[in-house]
Formats: sequence, structure tokens, C-alpha cells
Amino acid sequence: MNIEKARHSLAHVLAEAVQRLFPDAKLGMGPAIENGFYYDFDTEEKISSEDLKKIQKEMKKILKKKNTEFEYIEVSIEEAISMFSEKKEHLKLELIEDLKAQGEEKLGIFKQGNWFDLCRGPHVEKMKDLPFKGFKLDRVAGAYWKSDEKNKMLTRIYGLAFEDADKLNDFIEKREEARKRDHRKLGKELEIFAFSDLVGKGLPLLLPKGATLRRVLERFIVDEELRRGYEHVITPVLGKVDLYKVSGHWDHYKDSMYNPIDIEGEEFVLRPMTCPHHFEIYKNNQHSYNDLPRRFAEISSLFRFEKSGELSGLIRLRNFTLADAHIICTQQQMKKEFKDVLILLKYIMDSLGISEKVWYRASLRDDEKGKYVDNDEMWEQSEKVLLEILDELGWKYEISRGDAAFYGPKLDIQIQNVNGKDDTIITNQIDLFLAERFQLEYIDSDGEKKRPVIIHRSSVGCLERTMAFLIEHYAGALPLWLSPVQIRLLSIADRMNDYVEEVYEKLQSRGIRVEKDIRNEKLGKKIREARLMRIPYLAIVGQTEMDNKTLTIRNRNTGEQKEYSLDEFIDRIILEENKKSLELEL
RNA sequence: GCCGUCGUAGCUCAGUAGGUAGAGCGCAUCCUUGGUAAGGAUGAGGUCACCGGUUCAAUCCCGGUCGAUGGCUCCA
Repeated sequence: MNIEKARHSLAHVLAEAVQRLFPDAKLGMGPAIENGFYYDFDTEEKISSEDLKKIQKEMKKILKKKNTEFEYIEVSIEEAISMFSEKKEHLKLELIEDLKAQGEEKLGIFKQGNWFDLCRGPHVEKMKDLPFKGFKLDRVAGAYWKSDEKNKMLTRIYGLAFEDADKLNDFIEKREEARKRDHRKLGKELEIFAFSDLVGKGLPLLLPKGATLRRVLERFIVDEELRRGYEHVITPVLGKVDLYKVSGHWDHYKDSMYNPIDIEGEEFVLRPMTCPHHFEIYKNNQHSYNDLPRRFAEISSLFRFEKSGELSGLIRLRNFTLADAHIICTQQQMKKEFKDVLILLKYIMDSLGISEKVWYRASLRDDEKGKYVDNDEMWEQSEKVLLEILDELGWKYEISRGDAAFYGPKLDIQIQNVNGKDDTIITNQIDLFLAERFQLEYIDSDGEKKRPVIIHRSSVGCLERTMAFLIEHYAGALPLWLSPVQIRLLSIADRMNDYVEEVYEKLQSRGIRVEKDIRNEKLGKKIREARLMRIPYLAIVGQTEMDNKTLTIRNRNTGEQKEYSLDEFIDRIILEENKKSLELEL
């Protein structure tokens, strides 16, 4: 079975079924997609998810006429117009006009019985070629006509479709499994973060364990950056509107910024970016070419306006924390600097254990006017350099037009979330534009003032988003070095409490993240609860351990246990942490 | 923001074809001091998201608001 054809054909069957049940529904577009198909309808009568069963039944009725053919005919533009006028299919008529404008003369129509649709195909031959039990209507959603927010919202019905019932059920099961790793679910269960209606949506509260995870990432990256010649700075979350007028954000990025705040007659905004602040740091003094590159880094709290429907757990927020930096260097240094950034990123991905999961995307501009700064020469040059660097490193990447920043092309690192959607985890840009806007300069060897170039880059990305992906990637079972709690001490009976306390203090004093459970409960219960919290190592303390001054260590992943002297355990734990091992080694 | 769905105890959820609610976990107290995924008993805890409307009566029906969620748009 050609599943693509089947999915596309099922979309037509769906459309016919909907029009039988909702005669006023007009046709939009209905393609095959990954895992299934959809069809968009313009309808006054509301179609709700309650109606899906009914529609699916109607589809099965159509499918039962097994010998109905999908018949292809070619018609002239005029014939097509008259056919769809008769059915009052205004959206199809609009498509016909578009095709006409593109110079098409003949149009394809697919007929199934008396019902027909404008379509170039391909389709299966007959109804009996479709998987009667391999499809299922999935959900109702809204979708803008021609994907444009300014257009009318249509009702889209999504269906899943596979070769047979087994494959369909397999997919549904896998999807449910994946959702168990959802960082929003695990974040709650593992006490990582919460939201409060009173604080506001998109504004996360990091609970103690979440704050710990963030601090671990933060310390990791700050230390690493300092080792690699970055200078960490701290700048305010507010800045004058004028600052963003100079940077061009006010023109190109205003829709993503919050309304200005009036302070004694001056207008301030919450910052969506740190770049302008860092440029002002650069301008604090004069620079010689000998001083470049300067690499200003900051763990920066940013505020971006997201429409309420776009918010999603820790992945899309209104306030988040970017591990940000701006490298200001000469033209000649740019390539090396950008390569060094990529090498750092590779190291980070390796350390976090997600190298295998991410892919690279070169985001270039498209031809949409007004979206980017108007300077063709600059764009051509920076896009060329970006691709050169990637080719020189030999990294595989895909090109995405239209995803560039307004001031330059990006190299994005992409990752897939638990719902199968792609997100950017890290982004870097080459910027030949803002140095001019901010009048950044350095004195070159010939004594002349020159413009530096700027690399915008992130390292561990947005801490909150990165945390979300780590939680999903590891299903909550983080490696030791990232775990908010590394060890939990489990006592067997009250008389061990003093020894537990002694061990607890000793581990804590060595910087190990430790918890103790000395409740009056059975060991089995304590183990169960600690396992649900995905704690890497459980240290069981009973009479034997107390007498021998040891701990029995139970490994989260294997369930195996070994007895260690306290000192040996501490040494080995610290070793494992320092190695940033992705496996539990004890 | 828009279209669909959802909102009952701290958490996970049941329930009422309209007569002001229930379980398990958690919490408190007590018994138990138990060696590898839930020991037992008792008890506290809810303006059924919020605001209006219909009704003798609303957690349930209707309208609005807020929040969450699957899409669309957007995006780190």
C-alpha cells in the first residue's frame, strides 16, 4: 500500500463525509501529512470533537462502497470555475484563481462517485484500497486559511492513518508513552517547577529542585565560558526605549516586546535581548585591535511577549533566562570565533548527553520585506560566511529560509520535544549590522577606526527550555551531575537516626546534594518513593551499616547494591560528578 | 490571540439524567521499629476555577471571565 496516496485519499473521503453531515461546510485544503491527513472546512455550524465519531461512521459508509473509483479528469479553468461555483465552494474558487494567475490552463479534478474535489492527486484506485481499520479521526483544530493569521479561521479535522489497525494502535500507544515523559507532567511530579495564576501565565516558579537544576547548568556554563576567554557581565532587565530604537528592535521586534513603562516621564521597556546592553559595555571604553575579540557573556533574564496560546510549560515562556553572549571581533577573527562557538556547543551537547538527538539548521532570510534589515550586501556576505564555516567543520545541516534574525543569519541547534514538534534549543547569529547602528569601533593597526563584527550566541540556550528537554530526554532520570538530588539516605529504624544525621552532614559539607528519609516507614515504601523521584543513588542505613560505618548503595538504573565505606563512597561520588558521567558508575 | 477540549481536596481521579459531594495517595495523631516498589487505625481537609443568568433549588443547564491543553499563527 502506498500510504501517502491512502492518506491523501482518506482526506477526500473525510471531506465528502463532512459535507454530507454539514451541508454548509465549504472545502479548504486537505493534504496527506506525517502519520495521517487533514482537511480544512469553512463552516457556520460548529464542528466539535463530539462530532468526530459521527463523521468517522459516515466515512466508513463511503469506504464500504468498495468499488467506487478515484477518477481523475482534467478540465479547463472555465469548467473548473463553473463546477465549483455551482457548489458555492468559494475557497476552491480562490485557489483556481491563484492557479490561473500562476499560468495554469488545465486543472485536475478527482471524482469519487458524485463527489469531486480540485486536486492534482495522486490517489489510490478504489475505496477498497484504503485501510478500513487503519485510520481514526484524531482531533478538531482551528487553522487559518492559507496559513495567514489575517485570514479567516477554518475548522481543521486531523486524522491518523496507517497501513492497518496494528500500526495505527502502535502509533497511538507510542504517542501516549511519549507523553509520559512530558516535562510538564514530570516537572510537577519531580517538584521542578510550578505556575501560579496569581503570578501570571508564562512566568514559571522554579521550586527548590528546579532551582538546583538551573544552578547546576548555570555554574557549569559560567565556569566553562570563563575557561574559554569569555568575560561575564551583569546588566539590568530594563532599558530605555531609545536603546531599542538604536538597535532596531523597536522597528523589527516591537510585537514581541511589552508596553513601555513610564518612569518620571522617560519610557523604559523590559528587555527581550541583551545585545544592546552588551554593546554599551563595549562602548564604555576605547578598543585597540589588540584587545579583540571581547566576549561578553551573561546569564540574562529576558521578557518576550508570547500570545497566550503559544505558551507551553518551560518551553515557551514570557520570562526566561538565556545563557547569552556577544563576541565583538574583527572581520578576520570572525570565522575562528564562530567555529570556537560551535566547538563549545558540541562540548555542551556531549556533556548533557544530547548530541545524538540534535541537528543543525542554517536559518537564512527569505524575501519577505520589512522582516529584515535592508542591506543586501551585508546579508549575502554573512550568509556566505555562515555556510562556509559549517562546510569547513563538515557538520551536517539543513537550510531554512525565513528563520533568520532581523539583523543576520542564524545557526540553530534543533531538538524534538515529546509531542514530536521541533524547537530551537540554541541559536547563534552572525551580525554585520548592529555594530554600525551602535557606532561600535576599534582602532586598527593602521591607526584607523574600524567597525567590528558581532557574533550573538547562546551556549546552554535558555536554561528553562534546556531543563525541559533534559527532563524529557532522560524521562526525569538525570545523570548524577545534573540530578537535583543525588543521594537519599534511607533509615531502617529510629535507632539509626544519629548515624544518618552524621552521614547527611558529612555529604552535605562535601557539596553532595543529599536528602534523608528518617520517617517511621518501612524500607520498601521509602525505596518506592525515592525511585519515583528518580534519585540516582539510594543509601540504605541499617544496623549493619551503622556498625561498620558503611552505606549500602542502590543504583537507580540497575537496582544493584554495593556496600561502601563512607569515605570511599564520597570520593567516588565526587569523581563521578566531576567527570559529568552520563552513566551511574557505582 | 484564534478554533477545539478541559477545570471537583495538596496530587491523581470518580460522581450527581438539577436536591450544596466521594476514593486512593499525601497531611495530622496513635500503634508498629519493620532490610529492598505502598504495615495498620483514627482524624482533619472542598464556595465542585471565578462572575452573572435560568430555576423552589445550580458543582451539573445557559452566558461571560480566568487558567490549562491539542492545533493555527508566532517563536529561545
